[in-house]
Amino acid sequence: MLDRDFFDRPTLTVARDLIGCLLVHEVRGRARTGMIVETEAYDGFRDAASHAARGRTRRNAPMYGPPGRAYVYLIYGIYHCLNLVTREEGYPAAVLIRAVEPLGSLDPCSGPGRLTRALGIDLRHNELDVTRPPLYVLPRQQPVRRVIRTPRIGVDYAGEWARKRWRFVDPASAGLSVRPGRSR
DNA sequence: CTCGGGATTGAG
DNA sequence: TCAATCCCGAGC
Repeated sequence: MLDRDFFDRPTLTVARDLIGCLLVHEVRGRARTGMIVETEAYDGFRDAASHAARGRTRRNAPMYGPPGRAYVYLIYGIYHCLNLVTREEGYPAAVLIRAVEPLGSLDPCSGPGRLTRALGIDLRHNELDVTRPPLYVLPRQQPVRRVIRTPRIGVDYAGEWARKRWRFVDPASAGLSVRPGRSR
């Protein structure tokens, strides 16, 4: 499975390299698995789209923590978003997992809120080490098909930062949250 | 303490 | 187009 060194690299590199990898959550001895097909990078102190843009708070503290841990937060009171923390401790950065293609018996899911629901991920997983069970990532089993970059979704408020192409998708996947070509 | 908004989703 | 639903950050 992917180790700490994988996540201790530039955030855009990690976000790209995660496409095609398998996200696994073991629940009661059963693996819930999805192939990652869409990610977004949130990187550094100045990224206005990042929760870290206004400094460290209790919520975003995991982004400042060591690489290879989960940053999970509740959005709109309903959904959970899963991020995988990158870069060294003290530097706020993470990759949002936006969509996976379900493998095995995993319920259909597309989008950051639906994949966490299908995988059974919630606030209890915040700050969890994702380099070992029950929550971890497996390297690609097959060569990556293709990866394209687009602006990030839902961050129009972030000015110039919203226009950066920090979203990575496998355009061949049927499971994307937003089809390529749309950026708003 | 109150208050308002959000890295979303699904219904109409 | 809009509401669900609640944590969290800002401000008093």
